[in-house]
Amino acid sequence: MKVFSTELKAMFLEAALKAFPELSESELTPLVTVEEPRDSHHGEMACAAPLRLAKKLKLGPEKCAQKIIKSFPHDYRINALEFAAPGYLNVKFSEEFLREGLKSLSGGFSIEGENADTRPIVIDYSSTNAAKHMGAHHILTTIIGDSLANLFDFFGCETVRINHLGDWGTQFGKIIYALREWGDMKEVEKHPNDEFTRLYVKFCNEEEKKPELTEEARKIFKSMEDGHEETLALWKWITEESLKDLNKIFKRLGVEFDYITGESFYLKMAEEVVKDGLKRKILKKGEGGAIIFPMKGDETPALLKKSDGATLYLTRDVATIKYRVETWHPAAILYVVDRAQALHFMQNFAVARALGYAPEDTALEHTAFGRMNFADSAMSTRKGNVIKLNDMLDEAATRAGSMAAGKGTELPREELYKMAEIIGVASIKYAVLSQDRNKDIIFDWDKIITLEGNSAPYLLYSYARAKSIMNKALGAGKSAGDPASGMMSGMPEFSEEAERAMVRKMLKFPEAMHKALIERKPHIIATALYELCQEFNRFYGVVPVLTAGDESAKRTRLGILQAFMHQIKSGLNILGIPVLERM
RNA sequence: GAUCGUGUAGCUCAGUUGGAUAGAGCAUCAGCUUGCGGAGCUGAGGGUCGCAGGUUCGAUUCCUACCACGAUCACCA
Repeated sequence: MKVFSTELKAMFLEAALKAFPELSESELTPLVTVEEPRDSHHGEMACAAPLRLAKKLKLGPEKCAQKIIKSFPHDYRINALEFAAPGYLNVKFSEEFLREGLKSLSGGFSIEGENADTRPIVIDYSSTNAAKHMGAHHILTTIIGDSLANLFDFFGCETVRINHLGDWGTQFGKIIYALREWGDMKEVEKHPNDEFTRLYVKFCNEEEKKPELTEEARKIFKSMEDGHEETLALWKWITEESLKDLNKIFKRLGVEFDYITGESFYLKMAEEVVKDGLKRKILKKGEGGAIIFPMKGDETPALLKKSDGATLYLTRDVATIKYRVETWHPAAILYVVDRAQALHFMQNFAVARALGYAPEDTALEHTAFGRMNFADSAMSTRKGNVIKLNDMLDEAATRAGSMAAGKGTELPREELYKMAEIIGVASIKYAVLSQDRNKDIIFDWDKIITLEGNSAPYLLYSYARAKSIMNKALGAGKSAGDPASGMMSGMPEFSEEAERAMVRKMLKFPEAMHKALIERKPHIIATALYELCQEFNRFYGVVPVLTAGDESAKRTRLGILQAFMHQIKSGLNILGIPVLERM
């Protein structure tokens, strides 16, 4: 189906153009907006254009509204266009729209006609450091990025999912030093990232006592940059071992990448970027022989080469932009990275634009998110008290399992473990994705694994309830395949207000998906899914399905269940959460 | 000090980009199962939308100043 508000807006614009020929399309477009009224008995949609036109034209809002009504195109989906003070045009869906909408939705859920740009979207997410285990806070970039990529996929955009692995930099000098001094290769092979992390932490502790170690590590890193073979072989082995561990977590999270390309891939290109910039006098020499890009005004200049000649994170990132633009010609490159790096990306984008590596019509976006704060301890790898992502997932699964047992799950014991893992991971994902990414998230076990209210289990439970009815309606024999996939036969007929309420809610679901896409904010989908489930549970309590009075009512209600399940399934799928048939 | 972000019910959060009576969950209190899965549903109480001005028909939303918290501010990534 299509996003109705997009169509409605076009209709209002068409009417406004006819009604007010003295105004141009570019003047009218920003005035004609479509919104959802707060109070549902005003209608399903509303247009506040009369208010804005009244201001611009110094004409009464009601007069403006009447002129729009007069030239509004006839559409069977709209019951009546009503003026309401102080200056709204309220739109109510017609019964026919509800019936036809339900019939269509019961056959499946998809959205068309919103993706005009066929160029791919590059999404850079997760992008953790090699040779460290993933900390709990790495869940943010990994899950938000994955979800956004899923969302673009859903809208038919080609996506390029990249994990820009941190496999280069001074910290490898530290780890290599520590590995040579205190390391054990066999321990590494058993559990790579735990051992690398232990070594790194040990180095940092020793470094505080003996500051000269910092210089040692820097020398080792410099020898890597200079191409010292033995050191590079060791470095390569470290990253390969580390990736084995990381892949296990990605699998557990259900996250996949098209490319896991480390920073080291861009080393030569980074050197060329600096040469190119110097040649064209866009980059300059700074203090101590470092290479800088002067930012406008008195902002801190961007540093592209250290005084010792080594490239930096920023240099490699500029080269990365150049490479990605040349390789994919994307419509946008999204960086799903902690907001703490805002300055870095501002500099990164400024340098790339100045050097002409990214054309104007390729958007460079820092899709930033807030911090994850733990209720008790602050997280820092250096201090060694970081909470491991794996441990967090374990804890979530354990809690979900005991919660399910306490609630009296339907599942046999042997399936409980499997389900607890799914619900645990889903709960954490949902906790992250249901909140506006701009805001800091407070991590508290009791809040995250709550199985009530706006949570993954609530949504999963709602789905399982619907599924249960569906299975009974179709008979045990047919439940093997996917019985909820076919479109209902015949036109639905509504007999209860709760049925219409459900369909209205479902017809508006695409709006949320579209808005989430535009704003790159998965929480908008989460909120919509939650509201959908609330509406469903209300419906469930009021309207019997299996024991419905006549066959027509039963067919309509089963159609509502089908449509509901399709939407929940695809919405949760975008959030990276699988549905459960039973729980 | 500068820049960016956040501040909404006791707690955790939404709030349709300037609109109609600011909404959910948790917690508290009161109800709903001979019933398709009670991990559910219904209702009540609970608000100076950080503070003070400004812009206009109208501000939680935009502007300015201030307060609080957090992040960042060239040789880490």
